[in-house]
This record gives sequence, structure tokens and C-alpha cells, in this order.
Amino acid sequence: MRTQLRTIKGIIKEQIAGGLYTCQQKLPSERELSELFQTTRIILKDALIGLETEGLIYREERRGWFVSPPRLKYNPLSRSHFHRMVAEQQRQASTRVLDIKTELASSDVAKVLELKSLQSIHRIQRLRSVDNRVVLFVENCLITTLFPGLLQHDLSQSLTSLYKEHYGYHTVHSHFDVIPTAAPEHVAKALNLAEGQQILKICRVNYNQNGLLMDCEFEYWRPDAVMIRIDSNEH
Amino acid sequence: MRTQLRTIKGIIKEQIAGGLYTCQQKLPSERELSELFQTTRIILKDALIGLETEGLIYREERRGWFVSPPRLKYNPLSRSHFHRMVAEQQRQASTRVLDIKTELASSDVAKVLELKSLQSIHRIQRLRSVDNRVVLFVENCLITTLFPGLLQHDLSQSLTSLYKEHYGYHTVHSHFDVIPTAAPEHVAKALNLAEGQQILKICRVNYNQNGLLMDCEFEYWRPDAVMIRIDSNEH
DNA sequence: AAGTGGTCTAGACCACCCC
DNA sequence: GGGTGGTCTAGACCACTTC
Repeated sequence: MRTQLRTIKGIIKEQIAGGLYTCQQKLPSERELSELFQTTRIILKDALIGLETEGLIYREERRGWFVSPPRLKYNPLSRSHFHRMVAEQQRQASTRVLDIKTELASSDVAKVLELKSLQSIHRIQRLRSVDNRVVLFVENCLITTLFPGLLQHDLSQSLTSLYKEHYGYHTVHSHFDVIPTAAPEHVAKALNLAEGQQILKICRVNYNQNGLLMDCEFEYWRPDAVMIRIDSNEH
Repeated sequence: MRTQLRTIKGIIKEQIAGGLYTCQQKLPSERELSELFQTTRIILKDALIGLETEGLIYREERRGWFVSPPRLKYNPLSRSHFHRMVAEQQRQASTRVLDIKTELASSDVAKVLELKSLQSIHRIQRLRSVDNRVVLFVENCLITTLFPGLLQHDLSQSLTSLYKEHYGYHTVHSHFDVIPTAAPEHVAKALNLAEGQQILKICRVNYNQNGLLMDCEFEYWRPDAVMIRIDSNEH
């Protein structure tokens, strides 16, 4: 019988659907499962990776495999704050600031921000959780000249409202890209992923009411945690 | 040395970036590469899968591994025809009709189309290629009552223009979801993927000028072939 | 018929997490 | 220090594509 993989996936899937495991619950270890199914760890792992690809389960590096909660619905066009959006879906959000620095723009960032060369930017890295599960790594790069004294403010809150209250800016135009790709090293580490695991990358650029390019944002989502939902009426 | 994986990925990556392999060119076989790098096929395959996840290479089931061309930029909000969009990016598009039938809506489809129960739909499956590479499987489900005599028309062309010319409908409102997930069996087969490989699923629903729900569309993209690009000004 | 990737076996050590 | 997943070895047969 050369369809073990399929069978194993099917059985675990049924068990999850049937409620044997609940959201965010840990599955038995790979070794345990491979004994249960009388197969090797490699094949069992392939089965788990298959379910991970579907978005049914996820892993935390060296901690184990867990059942995925329902996907968050996310509209990158709406300027809603992360915390509000999550609350509207009856989930609980939290944010942790990882790092803030002012530095020279890397070539990637310079290109996105249309900077000439060797200009400095503010770089803010934050980690966001839904129901105590880390699902999103965000990096904001702000053009320094537009945000004097930025580092003195509380950056654990919404950047959108900070822009408005302290600088009088609001975003009137933005564009963004959604790209399925692999997690770069620093992202993988922050999200507790194995290096090179699949993530959903969203790259966006914001312009203020004067048409000035203000900042860009790189979002890296755990791919099972989110779905993009856009309605052509809602903007 | 326990970082072979990384090393192998790094080397192949450089070779691709350096132009040793060109777009859509086949890499040497897994066996050949594993000998070259003096490792097992399993590890070598893991390295290739890593590059696949990044979107640098792709595979065709049992045919081999190939270098990915640049991603197509795709805006699901714009009503542009597939062929026009591809042409605008200096690429070549083609479409093949796989199957057309009229049948009872499955429960999934009935839900999306807000059908009561046991209503019939027209189901059209098509396969789309860019530069002779199959990258997209599309399934359209149309509400039968709105499209009398549909099956008599040429369905290899754009559905949007068919709606307009033969039925006087145009889409004034739509919404869609973007979901990273695994390819269902029939999609995997059509796209030449191994079952359960990663794809990007886009699920959209269209309403006509009278506010009536007309049809829905399920798109399944090879994930390395596309990036979603949306501009808040462009609609 | 030969070659490809897909699946599979039966082990092993390593890096890191948690207790 | 015991348990977890991550990486790794050295093979094998199978299903399918290509010639």
C-alpha cells in the first residue's frame, strides 16, 4: 500500500474536524504519531507538513505541532487598526515592540521608499499576536525627515493614530503587494518558525494628504492565520 | 557540519541569480544534484522544497524542477481580462477549456452563491498559461437562471465580455478572498502539481448592475507565479 | 526501457525548549 | 536532563513521463 501519506492525513484531518483536538492544542509528538501509524518519522512529518500547507495545523520550532484556529479576515485596504480589527472578530490582540532604531536605509527599503541613496530611516519592528499566538511580524520604515522626534513617542500603540495626532498626517493613498514566499531568518526567529517556512508577505507603501510618500510596511503573516478579504465597495 | 541544507540552498540560489540556469530551464535531476553535493536525496529535496517555498523554482510532477520566471502582477479588483493583463506585462497568455457542465451546486458553491438548495449551476473549468507554463486553474460557477443558453457560446474567450455582449451584464461590485492553502486533487492534477502542494486560492463573487449575485470564481495559482498588487487609487 | 520525482524504511545525531 | 522537532544517512520500490 503506497498511499500511507494520504491515509494518515485523512485520519488526522478527521480527528481535528471531529473535535478530538481543539484549537491551539498540541498534537502528540512526531515519534508518538509515527508509532501510532506504524510508519517512519519522515513520512509522518510529510503528512503533518501537508496539513500545515492546508492551514489546518501549524508548528512552533522545536515545540511541536498545534491545531490552527480559524483564519483572521484582513483587509489591507481598510485603515482599521490591528487591535480594532481583531476585536471586531471576537479575538484578542496584543502587540510587542521588538526593536526601534534609526539607521541608513537598506537597498531594498530605499527602492520601495524611492530614496536617493544613503538616507536614514526610522525602523520599527513589532510582533503581533491573536489569542496569545504570535502570528504577525511587522516592520515599518519611516522617512526620517517627515517624523522628527519620533523615537520619543510610545510606539506600542497604533502608528496610524500617532501619525495623525503628533504629525497631522493621514494616509489618503496606499498600494501594496501580497506575496507567498519563505520567511527570512529574522522573521522566522521572531515568529517561532523553522527557517525557510512558508509565510505570506505584504509590502505596503503609504502616502499622506499632500501626496508625499511617508513610510512603508513589511508584514509577514503565518500563512494559516490569515485570509485577505477585500470588497470593492468598501473604500 | 549540520548546515548542509542552508549551504546547498545558498549555492543553488547563487547559481540561479548568476544566470547559470535561465527561466523555465530544468535543473539537473535530484539524484544528480545529491551526488554533486554529496548528500542524500532526502536532504537535497528539502533544499529544493525550500527554494520552491521562496518562489525561486517550481516543479512539475515527475518531470523535474525548473527555474521560476518573474511573478505576474495581478490586481483582482481590476476587471481587466487575463489575456490583456498578461500582454501588458510583455508576457504571452493562453487559455484552455477543460470542462463545462450544468449540474447541482455542491454545498460549498451553494453557500458562496447564497443558493437555497439543490439549485443547478453552470460550471466552467479552464486552465491558463503564461509563456507556455500552466500557472492558473479557474473554475467559474454561474447561476443558471441568469444565463440561459450559455453552453452554446464560445467559452474559451473572456467571460466578462460574454456577460456583457450576450446578456447585458457587467460587474459593478465584487468581493474576494485570498487564501494560501494546499491544492485539492483535481487542481493539483490540472496544474501538474503533486497533491497537497502549496497554491494561492482566490475566491471571488461578482454582482451585476442590478445588485444581483451573478457568479463566483475559484482561482488556484501556482504560488511562485503571481503576486497580488493593489493600489487604493485604481478603482 | 530508461529516467524522473514520489513515497517509504530504519535508523542516527544535533539544537533547542521546558522542567 | 529528558523530550521535542530539525537535520542527516543509505538505501529501496513505485507511478509516471519521455523516448
